[in-house]
Amino acid sequence: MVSRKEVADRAGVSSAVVSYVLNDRKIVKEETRRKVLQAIEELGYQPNLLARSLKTKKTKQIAVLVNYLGNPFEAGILLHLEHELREHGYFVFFHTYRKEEEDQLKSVFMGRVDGILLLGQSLQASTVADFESREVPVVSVMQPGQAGSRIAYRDLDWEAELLKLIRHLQEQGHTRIGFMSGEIASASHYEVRFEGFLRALAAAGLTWHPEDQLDGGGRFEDAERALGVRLAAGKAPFTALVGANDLMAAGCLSACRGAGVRVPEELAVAGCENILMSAQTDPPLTTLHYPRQPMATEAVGLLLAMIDGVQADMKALDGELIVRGSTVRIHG
Amino acid sequence: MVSRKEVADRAGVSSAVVSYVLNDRKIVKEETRRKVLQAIEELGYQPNLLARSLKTKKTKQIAVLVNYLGNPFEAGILLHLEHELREHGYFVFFHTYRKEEEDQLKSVFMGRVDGILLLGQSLQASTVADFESREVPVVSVMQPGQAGSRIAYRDLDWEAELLKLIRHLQEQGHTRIGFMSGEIASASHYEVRFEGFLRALAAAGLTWHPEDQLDGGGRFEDAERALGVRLAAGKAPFTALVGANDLMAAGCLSACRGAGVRVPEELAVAGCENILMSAQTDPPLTTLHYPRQPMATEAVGLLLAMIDGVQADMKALDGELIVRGSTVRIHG
DNA sequence: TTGTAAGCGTTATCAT
DNA sequence: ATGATAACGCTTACAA
Repeated sequence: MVSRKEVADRAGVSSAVVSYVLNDRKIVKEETRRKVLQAIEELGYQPNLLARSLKTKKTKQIAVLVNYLGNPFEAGILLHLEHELREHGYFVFFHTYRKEEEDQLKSVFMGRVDGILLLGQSLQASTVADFESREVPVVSVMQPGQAGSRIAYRDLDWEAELLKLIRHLQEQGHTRIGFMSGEIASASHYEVRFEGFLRALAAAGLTWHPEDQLDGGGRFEDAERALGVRLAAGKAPFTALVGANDLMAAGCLSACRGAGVRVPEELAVAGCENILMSAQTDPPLTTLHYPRQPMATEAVGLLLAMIDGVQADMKALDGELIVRGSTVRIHG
Repeated sequence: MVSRKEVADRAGVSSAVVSYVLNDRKIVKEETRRKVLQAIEELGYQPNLLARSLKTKKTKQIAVLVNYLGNPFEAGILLHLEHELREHGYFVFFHTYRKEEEDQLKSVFMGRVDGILLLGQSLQASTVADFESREVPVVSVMQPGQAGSRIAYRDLDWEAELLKLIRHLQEQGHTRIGFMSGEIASASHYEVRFEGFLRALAAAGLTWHPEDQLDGGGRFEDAERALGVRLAAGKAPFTALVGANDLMAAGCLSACRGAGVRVPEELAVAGCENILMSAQTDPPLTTLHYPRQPMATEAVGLLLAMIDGVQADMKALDGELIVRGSTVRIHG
């Protein structure tokens, strides 16, 4: 690999001058500057970013930890995160990991990134503390579950949003509503939605029956299976079911179809997020729209502020209820 | 940041010994080994990977360049790529970029990765040549279009696969079949599918009408709009339409619904890839299944071999035709 | 305006 | 079995 020294030799200057040129210091005489640039060109020289970062302690890299790339909702947020960060001169990369590999993260990211964005992942408090003690700020795009309660985040106010949905279901005559969350055991952002749901349910004056909670694992297939098992065992005790995300809600639709349960007549189904697929299902899915782009902008703004040493503050974004055929009978 | 030197001091040894311990050299006396490990523990020391890579010239990192994360098909492949690479001790990260930013890639990746995987991206020949001259092998998961013809890849044999689909459509009585590709102008992997389609069409004895090609931009929304415009302008001249991917085919279904065109009676629609959504659309989508996991395994194997200096070879994988309601009338 | 040289945190060679 | 020490490619005082 061609290094700074070779460029310097060819240009007939010292290696420092090459650095000056590369870092756009105005002090270099125009003529030498040209000589250096020409040498760089001729040799096809590329600065070694590892070496640079080692020296400057700045990588201009941000890691985005993703839970499940197969969820198109999260993929959509990624797009916006990346765009936003690029605008600020950062290089973004995505990474997924499993709980068991969490400790590897510390060693893998240490020194390699200026900050970390969490997307549907929740790190252990100790891991976050570790990063922060090493000046690597961590921001979560959605509120992590209990385990990650110390992490700065941006999210919707789920109680308020789900209340909109519950009110809508009430208007349709439903009084008993079930909820499908994802991976109940592992504190995830679905847990936050579930808790918001419980508070909203109480606010709407409805009672919660613990047996109305289903575990859809966050994914289409798991959700389909989970509801399928319930339906096979007899009629569901609830008349409406809310999925913590659209992917699971869509899985529920599929389960209903499989079990011969008519939607929305026998069971109303709704989701959260409003993914592309939701308008295409049969029937189309009623859902809470999650504003991806504003969310990404907010989260990135927060992270960059923290990199600059600013304290994190609180702020909730607004969602929107989108009513479709999975909760209301379409006439005609 | 706590460094090797501090660990050495606390353990009462030299920094070299710390390296020996960290790199699991058997030569260290058990007692000193323990002292060093304890010092590491107490100080919460993490090796600086930048420094290590700078010295060893190995990063154990692989970059995956992604075209469009919003496509669940590509997201699914990513999952498998990551799993596969992790098994081999590599750290994977994903990155997306636009054509205009291609030259930035060289500087950004140079020295930071041991290899590059392309997923639906096609780099300019010069960029690839540049990486390879610097010993950074590049492998594409799907065959890139013309522009990237020098890149090693793994893909389906599209002519063979699409012939299965065309035969199926012929059995349903279709003789004129349209094709929707994505971003015709920019040589992408969709171009490869289109060319395969043309060859398959000829092999099936059907004639191709250039006006039967649509540009669906690779995405659901663009596809919906493209076919929508056609249908608004009058009846399509073809009775069956094949999308270069399922996302576009699903967009076509939506366009048909919007235009009051019955599927499959008035227009049969089929896609490629078999994404999750395809079984959920109304009607469900006939498609060519793309085996993601075997694909990922193959591509990773090829890349790792090239990192080890082995020459790339050729090999095509097998897909599978999945017939659903968008091409055949379901009875009952 | 340019050159010298120290240092970033490692690994690896060579002594000891 | 362990310790000095020279790289790796870069930035940056400081000196010239």
